[in-house]
Amino acid sequence: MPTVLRVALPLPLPTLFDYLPPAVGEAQAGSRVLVPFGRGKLVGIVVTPDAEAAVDGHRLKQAVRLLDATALLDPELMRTLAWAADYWLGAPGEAYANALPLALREPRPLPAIDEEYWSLSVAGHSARDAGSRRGGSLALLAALADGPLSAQQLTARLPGWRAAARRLSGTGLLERSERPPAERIRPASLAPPLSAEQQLAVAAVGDRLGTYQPFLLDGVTGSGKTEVYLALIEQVLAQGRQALLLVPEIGLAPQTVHRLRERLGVLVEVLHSGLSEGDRARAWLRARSGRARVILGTRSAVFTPLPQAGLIIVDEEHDSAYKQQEGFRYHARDLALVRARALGVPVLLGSGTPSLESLANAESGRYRTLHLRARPGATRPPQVQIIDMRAQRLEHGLSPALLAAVAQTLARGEQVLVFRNRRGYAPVLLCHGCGWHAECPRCERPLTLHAGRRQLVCHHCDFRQRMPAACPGCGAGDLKPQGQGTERLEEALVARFPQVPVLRVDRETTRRRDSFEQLLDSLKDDQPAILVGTQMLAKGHDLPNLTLVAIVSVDEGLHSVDFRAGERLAQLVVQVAGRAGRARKPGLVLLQTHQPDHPLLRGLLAHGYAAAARELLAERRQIQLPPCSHQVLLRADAPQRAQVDAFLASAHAALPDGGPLQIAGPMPAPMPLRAGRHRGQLLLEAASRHSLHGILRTWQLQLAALPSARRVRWSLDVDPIDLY
DNA sequence: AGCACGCCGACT
DNA sequence: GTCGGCGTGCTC
Repeated sequence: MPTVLRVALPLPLPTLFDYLPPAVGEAQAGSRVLVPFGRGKLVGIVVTPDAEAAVDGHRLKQAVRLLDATALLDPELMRTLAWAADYWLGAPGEAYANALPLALREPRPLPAIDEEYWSLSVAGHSARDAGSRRGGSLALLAALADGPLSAQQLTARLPGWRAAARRLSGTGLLERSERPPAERIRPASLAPPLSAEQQLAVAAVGDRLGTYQPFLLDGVTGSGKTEVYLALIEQVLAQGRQALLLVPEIGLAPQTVHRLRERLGVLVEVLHSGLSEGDRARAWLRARSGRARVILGTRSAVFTPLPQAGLIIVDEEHDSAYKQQEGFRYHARDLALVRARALGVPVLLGSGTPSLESLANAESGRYRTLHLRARPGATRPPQVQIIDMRAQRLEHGLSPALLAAVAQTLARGEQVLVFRNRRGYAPVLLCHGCGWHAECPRCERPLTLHAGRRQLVCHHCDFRQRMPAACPGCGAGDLKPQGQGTERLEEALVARFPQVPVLRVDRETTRRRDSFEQLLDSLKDDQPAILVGTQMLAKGHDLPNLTLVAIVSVDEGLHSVDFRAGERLAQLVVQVAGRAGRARKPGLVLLQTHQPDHPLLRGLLAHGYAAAARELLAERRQIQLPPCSHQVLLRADAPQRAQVDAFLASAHAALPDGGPLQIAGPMPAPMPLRAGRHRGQLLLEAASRHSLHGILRTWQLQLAALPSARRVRWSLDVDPIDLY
């Protein structure tokens, strides 16, 4: 048997592929290699450089070309990726594909990682003085008149400068150069003195630098978590090591990047989906070279190489954005822990509302908990009150007590946030005459009325139709919007408080990437105003003059069939409440509900998140739900219900009888029809992760071989975070 | 996934 | 008589 390269290819297949070594070069584990595949060519990652061929010699093809003389992925990443593919039942090639920026999966040499600089040539200076150019060329010449600028700086100043640069460099007026960015800039701001709790946290983690130890940093918004991160990153940098900081979404990044750069004075690399592929690849490579000292990024940044790792931080660790919901379904927080262990560094999970998973680990002693209770900038935590909506005369869903509180707050010259997790005008359009309501033909769910556009929109599949003038059921014209979305609340609040600006923040009003920032900037002047919006408002900007947060309804979170709804509601309430009363003014949070005596709400109000979460965790333990058990969800959808049923029945039959497995289903998904496809699922549960994992790979292969599998789309979700 | 091969319905 | 539908199988 010949010695071959065993290669992972970017395909959703469970197998690796063997190739004869290329004519030139010595492949290593972690090198990229260009190989023939079918009728085309693919870039793969060498997993084993000297494997014994597993297929007949005549089927082997020779690799076209070795792309890396030295491994692009170091042994730690290789091991971690193999582990991740195994744990989340991903195809090995897909795990590698997720780890590498797209530009590095092309059969091209690695891009230079030095920053790109542009400057005027002598001719360029003359041209600038002569003033003969116009438009983009003129602007670019002017921008460079005072000295060279990096591509990054140019993009910030002159979006679309590249076209002009191409023109001008073609005629020799501009020169491109590459030089490494300045190593260390002088920090522009100094660390504020730390509180006693912050010092304790920094000391606890600092003591463990150089060893694996998970920490849960439990602190609400405004408790000074970021200062703890900064102090620890400083220590790590002083040791000549790198720090990786994960944030759930990039919206939170700009302020954080700014703060990191100001304070640390080192190259802070940002990695997120908004970056161009070229920039992404360069940032990734700068981390790999060790030049990038601090890497800040979203979910996929957890795959950044860290040759000199010192610390990994996962901010807002409870956030579900860390779980990839398509393709390779990994969880970045969990992967951060695996990497920290492999790298022998501490990992710090920060949150004011930790996930029950992390709390369970803290209780069992796997994590060490650090508390930040004080809110340094605020006098006291916001006061939370329940408004009983029962038997109240509601004005577009707003109770008299809520409206009175809004009026008082505005009268004091302060700002109000009205939170409602529903876009549009109303979630249902109902005929008062005959009971007809507008429904999505492809999802069989109510259509949301968007009054501004006079449209009915399905929020599940984006089906749209014009708002009917008369009831399609009975022909009469008594169509009544039921319930409230942000659009309706905006209208109601504008009518009620015409003297103050009402700003709506949701996906509709913030289509443009920067308009959210602009909107919030306009509130910085502290004038009285009302903000109406969805989840987008739950985190982010500091609005010092915002003192009232009104949550229009928490009832959905109390009724939901999803066992995590309570946890999510508690997290949401605390996060949104964190928007109220920074600076010196006390905050007030109002929760409207029809269930004022619900134990979760009562517990949350009386004893806070930690106690409510303990309660929820005890419930989970009692009924053996995650994190006190482990789940794997098989999802399937197809154009016909029968196809789904047939597949799930065969899938069920392929499982071993008895044993440690609990099987729920086959059953319809919580949304049995979506975008015209019928959906069903089979839920596997087990007390121990081990007993569950043992059978999964075999089962997965059996599923792929089922004839009925060809007629459905199916996927396995290990540790699903919602049952949709 | 992407692609080729292969066997049955309405069309130039 | 063909063009093309997607079911089936394979990719080192």
